[in-house]
Amino acid sequence: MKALIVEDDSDLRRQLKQQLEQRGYTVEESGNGREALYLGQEYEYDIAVVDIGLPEVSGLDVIRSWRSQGKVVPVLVLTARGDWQDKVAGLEAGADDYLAKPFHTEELLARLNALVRRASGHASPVLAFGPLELDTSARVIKLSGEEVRLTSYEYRTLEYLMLNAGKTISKAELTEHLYHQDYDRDSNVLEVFIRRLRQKLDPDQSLKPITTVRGLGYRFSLDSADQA
Amino acid sequence: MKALIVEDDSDLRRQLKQQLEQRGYTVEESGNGREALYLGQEYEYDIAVVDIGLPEVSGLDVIRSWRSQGKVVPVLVLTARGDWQDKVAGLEAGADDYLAKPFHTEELLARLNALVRRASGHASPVLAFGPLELDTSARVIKLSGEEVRLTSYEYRTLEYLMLNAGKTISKAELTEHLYHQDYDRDSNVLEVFIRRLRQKLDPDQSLKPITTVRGLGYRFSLDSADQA
DNA sequence: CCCTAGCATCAGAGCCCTCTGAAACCCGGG
DNA sequence: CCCGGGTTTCAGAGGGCTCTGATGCTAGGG
Repeated sequence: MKALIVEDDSDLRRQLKQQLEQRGYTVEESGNGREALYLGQEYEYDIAVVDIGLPEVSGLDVIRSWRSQGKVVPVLVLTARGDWQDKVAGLEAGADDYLAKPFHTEELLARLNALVRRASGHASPVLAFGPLELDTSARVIKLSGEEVRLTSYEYRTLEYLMLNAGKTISKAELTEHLYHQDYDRDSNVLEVFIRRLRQKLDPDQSLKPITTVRGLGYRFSLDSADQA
Repeated sequence: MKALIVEDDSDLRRQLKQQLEQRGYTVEESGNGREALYLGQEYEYDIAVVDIGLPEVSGLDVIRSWRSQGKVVPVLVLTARGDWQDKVAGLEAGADDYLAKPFHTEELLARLNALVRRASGHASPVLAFGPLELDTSARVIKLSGEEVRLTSYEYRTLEYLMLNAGKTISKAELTEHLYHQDYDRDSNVLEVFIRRLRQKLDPDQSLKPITTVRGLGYRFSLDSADQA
């Protein structure tokens, strides 16, 4: 999952970045509205956190501009104080949720997760495919009830595939969503992670949850249906 | 399906090419308007992606020129930033759709697919001919509800035939749309693929979905009508 | 009835994509 | 400073896909 943080207070920004990264997001940050505008136009994020009170170009302008360009990235606005009007303005500008500015990181994370889930069309935080369960809020995978220990990238790869279960996802799309924009394309990291996932998720080669579609990419699918 | 990408930013161009190829298109690319003009005149594409902001001959000129020569290839224009006027200009020049330039690759792909479908006169991404179903968005063929596993070229061949169901397609036209322009013509690859398709689609020789029209080419047809 | 052009079929060669295991690297913690 | 888990690279193996060329078949014209 790729997140963009737009916040002029550099301390808070760094702190958020760190928190989100610990949480498994790939984070890019910006301290001013002008740059944020550009970034949102140029790159694709799964979630954006935007402070309303930015110098120069305000957060509202940033969101409005994105929206007017058809950008559908879920946006959570941070409002200074518990300012009632800012919240409304933010939502009207096209934000999806808001949080008043002294906040608990936990709550921010919970809301971000909810937004990401909603954007991918899944209401419930838990996706179950047969014996495989994905809990996006807990960032946990279970196989027949047993937790499977995955590393950060293993998890992200699987999460993206599961959120798009049934669809064939090209390797280009996967890397684009897992890594920063400047990632070296000709590498086979992905294949390595796919291999690890297959090993961990399906030790006896019976489920075959991840199918290779030669020349196109990978597809997550299991017989039983998505119960989200 | 054959696509032409006209874009002067070589990074973006390469990236698009890669993405489209992974999606199963045969891609040719050009970095300038003059060459694009020529290519569009000389060859037949199923879809063209044209950046408006080209040096020398602009994207608008390219499109206008194609149109004045009666070329009906579906064109999607890329406009820099959310530039309202460029969009209108593009459409007036004869483009069929537009996308503001920082865009989501997935959205571009979705739109291209829609254009290609529309151009072939089909509204829905799923074409059904009796027990045979073609889902162009998922790139999947089903026979009586069962997925038929096709390789990349098998699929492309069948897709082109099905999108032109009822029409007799010459072998020249088929190779032209499936392969790059410099493809060696005297080969019997096509016949080999037709053979494999007939095997896979019609194991008991009862449907006969692909007819040979001696001296002319092949035709996809089934008794029941197109339900798209 | 034969002859020829066009098409069908087949098996194998070659290539490209993917997989795999091991080793190197990197970074944070002890 | 070393250690260890995580990530990435590398190189070779493996296997599937595509293409070729030979050969057999069929339709249609003379």
